[in-house]
Amino acid sequence: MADTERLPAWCPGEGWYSITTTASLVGKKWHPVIIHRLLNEGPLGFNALQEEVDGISSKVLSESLDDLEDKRIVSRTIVSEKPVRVEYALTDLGQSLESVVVSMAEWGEQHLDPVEEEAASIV
Amino acid sequence: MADTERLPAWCPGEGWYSITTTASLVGKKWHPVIIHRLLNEGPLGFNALQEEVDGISSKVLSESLDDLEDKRIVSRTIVSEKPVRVEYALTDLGQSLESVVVSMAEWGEQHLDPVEEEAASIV
DNA sequence: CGGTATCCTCATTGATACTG
DNA sequence: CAGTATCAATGAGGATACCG
Repeated sequence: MADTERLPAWCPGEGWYSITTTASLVGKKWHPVIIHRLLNEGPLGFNALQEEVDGISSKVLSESLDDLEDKRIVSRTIVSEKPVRVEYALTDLGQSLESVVVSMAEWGEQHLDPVEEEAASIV
Repeated sequence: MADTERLPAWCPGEGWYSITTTASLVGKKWHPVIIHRLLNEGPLGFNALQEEVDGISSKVLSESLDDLEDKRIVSRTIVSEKPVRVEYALTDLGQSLESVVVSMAEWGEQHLDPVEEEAASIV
């Protein structure tokens, strides 16, 4: 079911290749990491997510999440008002990206320099 | 064998996630298309490649190829001097990206708006 | 055929600080 | 906890023209 979902209107008319559209989504610096973290760690709050995605600033995380929400990859749920708590999770469409993100992660792990193994172990 | 090759020095020390490095490679607008075309159409000359990758300017194609060559994804061979003819092909490392590029292309085809089917058929 | 050279614009990221 | 506001820097991508 998730596999046959369709993307919303953000699909560019300018790009004639479905692959460039996929690239524009999963090729942004932090998007695949966010998706990957969300796949493995389940729903997370903003700060928890920021800690998972080590090195991202709150501004960039915020923008990335807005973008991913627009693209219906990520959902944002307000869990409580006081204190304010939200939860970010993958939508079905977002979960359908698993194969892409996993193949990216695996390729990176297999071909990147061993120096980066500490990071690669955060699978 | 290709699967255990290691990337050269371009792997950033700044990025702690192998996945962001993969994203920086395969997330550039035209890179996955070039790789995809080269996977399916084999070695190609500059102009032939430009025709395959419809919509790219010679400048951007040239820059992309330089980049992919630096990253040892693509090889450039001078076939003849007069008239000057070159051939771009995937290296083993480049071919190892097939699974990533294919999963991107498939995801795009499955989830992109049907409007783009003409393009999707260029598989 | 296989590129370079300019020039220009918009997108992306980052550092830092601040807020309800 | 969950963000926004600024400001500055870099870079990717595109249009057009030209070269050996």
